[in-house]
Amino acid sequence: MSLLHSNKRTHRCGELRATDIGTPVAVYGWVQSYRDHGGVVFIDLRDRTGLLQLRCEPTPHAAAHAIANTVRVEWVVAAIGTVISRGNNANPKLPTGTVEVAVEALEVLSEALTPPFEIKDGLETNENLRLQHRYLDLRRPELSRNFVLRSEAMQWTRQYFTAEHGFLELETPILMKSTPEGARDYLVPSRVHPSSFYALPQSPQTFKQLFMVSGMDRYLQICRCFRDEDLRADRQPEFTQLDLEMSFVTQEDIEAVLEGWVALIWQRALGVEVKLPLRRMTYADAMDQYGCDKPDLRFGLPLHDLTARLRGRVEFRVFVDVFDAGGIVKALPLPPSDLITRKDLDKTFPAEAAPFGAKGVAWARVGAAGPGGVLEWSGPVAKGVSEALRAELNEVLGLVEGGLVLFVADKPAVVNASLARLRLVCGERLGKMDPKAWSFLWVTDFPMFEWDEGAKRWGAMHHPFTSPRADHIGLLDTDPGAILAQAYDLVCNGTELGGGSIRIHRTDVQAKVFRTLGLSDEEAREKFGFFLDALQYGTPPHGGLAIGFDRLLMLLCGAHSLRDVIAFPKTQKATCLMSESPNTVDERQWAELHIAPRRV
RNA sequence: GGAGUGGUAGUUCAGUUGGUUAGAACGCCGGCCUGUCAAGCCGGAGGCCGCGGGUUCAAGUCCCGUCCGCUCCGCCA
Repeated sequence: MSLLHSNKRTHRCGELRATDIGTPVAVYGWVQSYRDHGGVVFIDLRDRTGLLQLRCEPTPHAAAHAIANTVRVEWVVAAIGTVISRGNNANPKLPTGTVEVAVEALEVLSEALTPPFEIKDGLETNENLRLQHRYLDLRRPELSRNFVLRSEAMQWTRQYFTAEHGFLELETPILMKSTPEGARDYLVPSRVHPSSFYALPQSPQTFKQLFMVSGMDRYLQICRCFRDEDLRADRQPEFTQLDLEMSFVTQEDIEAVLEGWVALIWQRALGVEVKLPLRRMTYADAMDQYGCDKPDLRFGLPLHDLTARLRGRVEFRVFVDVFDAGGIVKALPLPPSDLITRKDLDKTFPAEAAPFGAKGVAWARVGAAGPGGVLEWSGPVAKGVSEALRAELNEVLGLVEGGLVLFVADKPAVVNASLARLRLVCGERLGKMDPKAWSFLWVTDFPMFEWDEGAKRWGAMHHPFTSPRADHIGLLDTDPGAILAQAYDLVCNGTELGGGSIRIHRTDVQAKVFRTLGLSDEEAREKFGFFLDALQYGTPPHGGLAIGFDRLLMLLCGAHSLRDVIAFPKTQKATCLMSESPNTVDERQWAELHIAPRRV
């Protein structure tokens, strides 16, 4: 009879310690490695909790030793024996290193092909190969560890919101209605209704609001969302969202509940005490000072808008042309450092800024004080700047001898995007991105609408159910661009963890917002009729937010890609190399769904 | 849709101005070995150089195309 039936597992591999010496055990796992000394055979046994050394000697358990001689890497084995001390032969690298199991019986439960890559940490194998054999990649401790934390974080999250804050965990449909706003939908053709399609949820936005209309009061879901857009290291076509909604609350109430959760997760996962309340910054300030709406505030290096100071006062050709075209100039002052070289100024920085539309990066090096007592400049910008202006800029930018200033001049969007990027590049180069530092902030007061130049219409910056600030509702008729929304994003170390808003709970305001977005009453009814109907039956003031759960895990795990925290991720072309999805299907299936392949 | 980058034994890589039989390390297979833990020693096997064209006396190397991975721009309310 197999050991599996006669000897239930007593311990996981990583659990045994010196206090277990003398204990009879039954252990199960994968062979990490074996070392055959002719006599004694050592086997490192692995499961997701760690490694354990087995010792098999020829006597008195000859049968076990004979089997030990045959085992190979990644075979699955069971062993029974006794925990003994390793004495002077302890291995300080392993948590179980002070003990080993003197094996009395050994059984091979499963043989294994030689794996296509070694199952160990720190290997730099082709991502291709790893994704094809994802189940093997997941055996690697540095990866499986991420999923242990993922599981724990989910449990802490459910516990916190349901038991401590009165949330209900509720589910919403996966087969939903397609609406053309936002990201591209994944569509599912209906068999029963020819030419009709379901859409997979980009987020359960309307449904969670309907839960508030239903009186569920507080809703929580850890839900899968789908967006058919191109991938990035931090974007997968399906991802997991912590979705929340609350009734009878203000923005501050929602932020407070979330902050408590953030503190709890960081405390339990990393032992880090997050100081509450979290920092807040308006969208306008973030754009002005950091050029983006998710600044990494582990370090300073703020940007300075010099447009007003420089216009009409510099001869530097590039700036003059940009001013004539209505553009702006912003500066990124940097402290003295030999970590930033001439090559960076000439090559790296322009290359980093180019993808955002910047035609170049101007710069000035700050030298010693000249005859007039003003720090001198060298570099492309230096010549066109008078001594008086230089003195002024030295003061405003806080420049010191040996320092450096980077300038980008262009349209505001280009200037902000490229300098935001350069700020991160310099922060990294100057060693200011401490992986153990955690800088959270709420970005608040987002604009309600942004002008879509291509479509010549207003678009919702967050989504069309976001409530304007109460005192800005009047501007819906006069100046939509000036309206600020009751919307907020949670940012950590330059990553947008999530965002949300107070929702519109008045039908008249919702109707006006749709109109501003260029949706006629008929169009709004067609798309969101069920939702607008519901709002008329007594809607509580409500709001909520959604957190990108995978991105949160990325931060907690120190992962550089979402793929490291999603068990079975897709490639950049949205395929699964392991299961080979998506795949073609039988023509009969096309026919059933009333669709036909398009001739290419 | 666009830009960049990579693809050579199972794996990670090297491979010169185009020039003998494409190498190394690790892994794998066999043998020896009773305290290893990156075990050690001896021996061995293992290659559609991503794929398809082209240039050339000769292509892993040069040119064109294509497929796949990754990073980024566009896109992601």
